[in-house]
Amino acid sequence: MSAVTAAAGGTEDVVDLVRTAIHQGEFVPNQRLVEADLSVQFGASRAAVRTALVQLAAEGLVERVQNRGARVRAVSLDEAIEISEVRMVVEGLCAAKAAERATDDDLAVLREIGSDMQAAVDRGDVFGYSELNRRLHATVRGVAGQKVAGDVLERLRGQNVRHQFRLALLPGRASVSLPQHLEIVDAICARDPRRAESAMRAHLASVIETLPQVASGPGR
Amino acid sequence: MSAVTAAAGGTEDVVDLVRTAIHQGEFVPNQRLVEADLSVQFGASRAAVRTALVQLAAEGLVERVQNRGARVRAVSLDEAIEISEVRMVVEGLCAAKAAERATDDDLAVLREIGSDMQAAVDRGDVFGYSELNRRLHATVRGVAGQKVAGDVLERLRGQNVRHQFRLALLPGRASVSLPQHLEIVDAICARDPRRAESAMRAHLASVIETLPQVASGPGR
DNA sequence: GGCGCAAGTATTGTTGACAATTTCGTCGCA
DNA sequence: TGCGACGAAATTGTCAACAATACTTGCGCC
Repeated sequence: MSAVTAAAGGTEDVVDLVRTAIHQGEFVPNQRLVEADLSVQFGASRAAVRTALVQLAAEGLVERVQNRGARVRAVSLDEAIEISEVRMVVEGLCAAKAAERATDDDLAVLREIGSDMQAAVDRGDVFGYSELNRRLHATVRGVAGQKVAGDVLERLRGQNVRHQFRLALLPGRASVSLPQHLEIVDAICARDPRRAESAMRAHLASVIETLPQVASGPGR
Repeated sequence: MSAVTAAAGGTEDVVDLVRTAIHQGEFVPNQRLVEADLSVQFGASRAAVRTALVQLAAEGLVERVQNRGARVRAVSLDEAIEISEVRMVVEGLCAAKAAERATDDDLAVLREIGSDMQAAVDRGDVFGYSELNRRLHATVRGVAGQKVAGDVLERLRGQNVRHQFRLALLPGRASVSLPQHLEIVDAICARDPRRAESAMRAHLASVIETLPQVASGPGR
């Protein structure tokens, strides 16, 4: 019962509340999302909750079946792999575009993230590294300036956040991914689109290979 | 008043009706979609229409702003290019997977589509070629067996259908794309993932190059 | 004890009315 | 004539009640 019980009448707020609740594990996969319960929990009308659920279903975060209500969608290992495969090629595209379009300021930001990552690994800061990882990918997406690709990736990331999080906790994971991340930064700084794309794809291919280990690993 | 005025109470039906209305040009870009109007036109309750609009907004087909209603989303040329760039890499992924997983029956289907395309070009059947084009891409997606990639592509295709359609009408377009399509079929039949991916990407790169011509071309 | 069956409960789907907001036209005034 | 305030119309957002559907529990029967 440590739930976020803040009152939020607006329908748009409910979407955010439910989304973050799912992302933070407050709502676990396959958990039923009863409209009436959510409406009292969030202090919103049932109609607002209902609208929010429709929207989240379209986002792929919840599943809705006729007359049977909504539940948190569970993504299987196979689906997590498929998601990462799509991410691989789309982030590859973004990396290539980023290498083409990056300004000198962009490159400075990327280099700083790279050295911060190195530092985080050196001092064994798993959580800090995970956050930097998120920021690196987000920065590449931003520099690429591809709105459509960004939307697709954001959507996919939302569905996959649980697997992503567990991946970061895997012991020794950082020492594997750090050189890959640095290679991505280097390639973009060299303004070499093809090298940037293949570096990003190699990195995500490595993620995909590691996913099966995480399925039966920590956090479950 | 040639509008689709069929009565459809269910909320799920309304989504389909509005979607096809947009795809077929019944509703043009930037046209306002007033809830009350749609509810009488489709014989559904306003709530059903409202729900449908929320869902279509999540699909990216309509735009909704607070207290200002919904309108058909217009995709600019720049955005159409971005969409096609994402399609390029994701369909490339599907082509590679299809080359890996295709059964002999799958290959027979692909070869038949290829020869039908050749025949359609030979007799100057633009519309038939366009339909075969759609079927080829759909078949590749199906053979790849990538549900996530398929969903992403379906979503993107929905937003782009207008540009796609005008592209097909461009004179001489078929003679450019036919050999590209045949190369895709060949590569998959040779079960060569990398060749299939690069063939698909080359094809869509060609589409992207042609898009600017279509923006000020026929149909407008 | 297991299995169909029926009543009761829980939950979603739908409807209509009302409130809040935006948009558009009109009037007065400089 | 131009411009800003004001008010009416149009439209969306919200709510509570009702109807329809799925789930559960308890009972009789084999």
